[in-house]
Parts: sequence; structure tokens; C-alpha cells
Amino acid sequence: MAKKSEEIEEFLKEMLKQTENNMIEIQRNILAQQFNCAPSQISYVLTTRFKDNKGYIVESRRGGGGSIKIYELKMRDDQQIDELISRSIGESITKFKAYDILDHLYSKKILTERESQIIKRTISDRALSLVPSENKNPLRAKILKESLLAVVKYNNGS
Amino acid sequence: MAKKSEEIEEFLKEMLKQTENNMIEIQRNILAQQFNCAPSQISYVLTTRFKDNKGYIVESRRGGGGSIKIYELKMRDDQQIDELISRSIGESITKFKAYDILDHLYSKKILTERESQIIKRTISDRALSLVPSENKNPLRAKILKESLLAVVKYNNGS
DNA sequence: ATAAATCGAAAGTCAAAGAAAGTCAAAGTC
DNA sequence: GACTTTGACTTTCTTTGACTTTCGATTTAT
Repeated sequence: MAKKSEEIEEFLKEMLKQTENNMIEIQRNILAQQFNCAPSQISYVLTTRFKDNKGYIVESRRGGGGSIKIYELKMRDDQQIDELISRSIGESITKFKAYDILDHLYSKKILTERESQIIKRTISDRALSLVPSENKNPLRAKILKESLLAVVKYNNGS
Repeated sequence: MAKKSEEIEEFLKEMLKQTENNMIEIQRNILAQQFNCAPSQISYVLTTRFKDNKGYIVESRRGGGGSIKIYELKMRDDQQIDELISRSIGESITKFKAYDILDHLYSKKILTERESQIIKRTISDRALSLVPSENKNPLRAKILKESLLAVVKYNNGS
């Protein structure tokens, strides 16, 4: 009788994966019946696992014929990154500014901590020690853009 | 009645050996019942024998359906990566050989798919387009080493 | 015919009970 | 003396249920 909340979470995320438009609509009581749990447990799953933290929006309507809609926000991340790539990064970027961007993306949960560490290393002075100093910042911009594109592509591509 | 902790240690290490993905999941109370000991003794074994020092990661979740996960392979990962860094990569590496290494690390679950994609991008031809071709492979070696060091450091640094 | 009142069907809220693991110091063993 | 074992207490997460709020539909009053 344990970890039912996890099952429900997985079920909803699977539904979201299989839908085209990143939105699903459920009925709380019906879903609770399917999972043989109290309706309020559905609410619990939604607040603990689908709140703003991980890029979902939950909307609901009460009353007869009411329902709950869950939107996934993948595209918005991509747009954010695209904006970053085209505006903040440009043709050249200093190490410190790049690190700031990576910290920001980590705080927004777009990157994991480990990913941000990895990318920082790839544009560190040590990694680029072979490169003449006047070329370092332009190269940093290139590498940073490419790695963030990988994040975008990975999110979209599968 | 002494050495029960050792039995538990052996038992867990045997489980780890027999599993494919170097991770086992246990429930503290149930294991304590099996070994006829206090639940806190399981915690004791974990802190004295499975802490970071000897290359394990222990994660847990409390509450209903909670459990304890033990990951092995940290030290082994590090050694593998250290070997890779010193032997396979060296001072220069081609893009294709680097990609092979990254695929291998992904298949061994040392990297996530997304991480391997990110690192591939950072040493791609597009990322390094500013670099004279005779310098590309040495730079690839540098960047690859640094990014893998980030993985090692992140795992170690807790 | 329309505005108001009512009813029932949803979802929301919140606190209590339950279920796991964590902590730590005292007692036990070698 | 160092390591092990135990148990009381704490913290964290889950499950449940009683109660509330909201909405749409239907009925009632004018």
C-alpha cells in the first residue's frame, strides 16, 4: 500500500509523454477510483510533484463536469535557452558571465548541478589552456552555445 | 552474537555484486527483521561501511513507501575514468574516438544520455570551428578530460 | 420568461493518523 | 577502549477523511 503517490506521478507523466500538445485533462474522483485511493491523494500528488518547481502548470474547475488540466512546459525552457543563446551569449563571452548563466540555468532547474559543473569545466581556463588568450572568449561562446543546444535538442528530440 | 554488522555488510555487498546496474534498494525495517536486529543497526552498517569513503552512495526517502538505495561503483567509476583520462585520451584525441568513449560511459551508466550529448557538442566541429584544425584534437583531449574530471569531482565531492 | 434559490457534482483544504528512515546516547561485547 | 547493539525519540513523507468552496443545472418565484 505504499508508494502509490509515485505510481500516480508516473502515470500522469506517461500520459503527458504520450500526448501531443503537452496537456492532459483528468477527473480527480475517477482517477482516485482507478488507483483505489482517496481523492485528496490526487491533489497531494499534484501539489508535491507538479507544482511550479518542475515546470508544470495545474489548472482546475470545480463543480459538475469539473476537471483538472496539467500543462507541461518544455517549450518555454527551450525559448528561454534560445533567448539566452541569441542575446546573452553572442559571439564572445567571459568565463564569469558564462558561469553566471550556468548558475542561473541550474537555479531554474533547466540544468542539473552536475551538468552545470561539466559545462563550466569545458570552458575553464584549464580546458582552454592551449588557446591563445584573444581567442578564448569567442571559443567559450561557441562551446557554451553548443552545449546548451544539446540540452534543447535532448528535451525536444526524445 | 557479535559480527552481525559484518553479516549485514556482506549480505549487501553480495546483493550489489549480483545486480546489473550497481544499485540495490532495501527497506530498513524489513532487513532488520530478516537479520533479527534493531532497525538502527542497519543505519549503523550503512554509515560505518557504506559511506562515501569506500565508494558508495546511499540515498533514502522516509515516510510511507520509503526505502534506502545503495549505489556502488563510485570508486570504480573514478578509477575507470582516471584510466580513461590517462590512457585512452592522452594529449590528443579524434572526435570519433572521443564519441566512442562517451557512448561507452553512457552504456556503463556513468554518464546520463543528456550529459554525453552535452559533452559531445562541446567537442564537435561546430563548437571548435574557430580553432585551426591542427589544434582541434589536442583541444578535444583537454576539454574531454576536464569534463570527465567534473564528473569524478562531482561524485566525490558528495 | 427571467431572476433567484436550490441541489448535486465536482475539486480544494487541512489536520490527524500512519509509515518509513534518522539520530543519539546508553548499554553490551570483545 | 573500540566497536556493536538497542531503543526511545525525531523528522519526513504518505494516506485518509471530514469539511468547505465552486460551478452548472434545475427548480421555483415573480
